[in-house]
Amino acid sequence: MLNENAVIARLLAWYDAHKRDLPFRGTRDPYRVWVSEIMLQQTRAQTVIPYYQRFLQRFPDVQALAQAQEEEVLKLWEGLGYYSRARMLHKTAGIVAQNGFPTTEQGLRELPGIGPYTAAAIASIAFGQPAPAIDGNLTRVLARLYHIEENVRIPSVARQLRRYGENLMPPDRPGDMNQALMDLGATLCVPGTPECDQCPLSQLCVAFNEGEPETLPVLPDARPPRPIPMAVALVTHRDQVLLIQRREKLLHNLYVFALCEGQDDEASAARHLKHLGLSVQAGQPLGSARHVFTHRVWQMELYHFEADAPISVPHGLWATAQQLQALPIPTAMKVARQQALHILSDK
DNA sequence: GTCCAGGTCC
DNA sequence: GGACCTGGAC
Repeated sequence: MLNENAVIARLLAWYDAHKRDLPFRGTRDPYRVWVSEIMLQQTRAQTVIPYYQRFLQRFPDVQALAQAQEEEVLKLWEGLGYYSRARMLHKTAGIVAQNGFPTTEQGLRELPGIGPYTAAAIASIAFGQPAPAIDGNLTRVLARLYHIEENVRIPSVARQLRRYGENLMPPDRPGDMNQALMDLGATLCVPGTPECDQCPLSQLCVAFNEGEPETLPVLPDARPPRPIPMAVALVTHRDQVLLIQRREKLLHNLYVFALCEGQDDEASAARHLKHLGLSVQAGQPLGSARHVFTHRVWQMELYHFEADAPISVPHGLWATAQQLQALPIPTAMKVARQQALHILSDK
């Protein structure tokens, strides 16, 4: 079927000549590998680079991270998304600072925030274990290399993918092989139209030889996100604006403006603020914004309300412009935050 | 604007 | 199986 030894030899030679120069490459320090792999979950390498550099500068080792406040970790994560990654990274730092890093895939798998992919990535890169790190890139490359035409989410198919991956792990360079497969998936064996004419594996690739590598892998259809109307209230008093720290799972512990979920009109927003115990003047419309999550779309209408007094509200905080810059605030609030800074600067 | 990609937890 | 976020390509 597939000549594994030829794939390994060609791909490692290609990697040695063409590997991406990334700041988290060239280290086997398990802390650095761990931080980078958590950031790389669901996130492209180019996006991760500046976050990784700031994070390592502030938290150079696991002890530094373990001693931090969660809020500071979230602030450094601001804009990267999937904030439970940051919360679990911080939590897990406490465990690792006590016990040290597990050195096996199974041991790593027991830590919060480390799933099958990340356990294999750390085990192979930091500890030289022959574990294939099956992420989206590996899935695509393997599905094409082995011409897997079934839905790769079916458990039996996923297990087969893992076995194929294991067969491609050279005993001497498993970490490099994983990173070579990832780089191939990120640069040539891309979704859509792969650049097979430049690929070191095309001659060996079953999908290429069958003719339709661009149709693989077969993934289930994604569900469209559900639209949620939302009124966003920028409630100011003198040089401060009201922020609320979220207790919900979505954007947990991050700060947002007063949100009225389900309604986007001014009257609903005003009712919501009254319910919080606030006395406000009539709201001024500030335009709209949209933010897409995996499972929902916030369709936001923004309003400015002037409060008669800075009444304290549950989980609320009256923030100055300076605090607005210093607190962890999600990208969903980007437009609203700009508006808030503009309003506060006019005072 | 629209489409798409991308791991872990519960 | 659903919840969880954002940015890049087009």
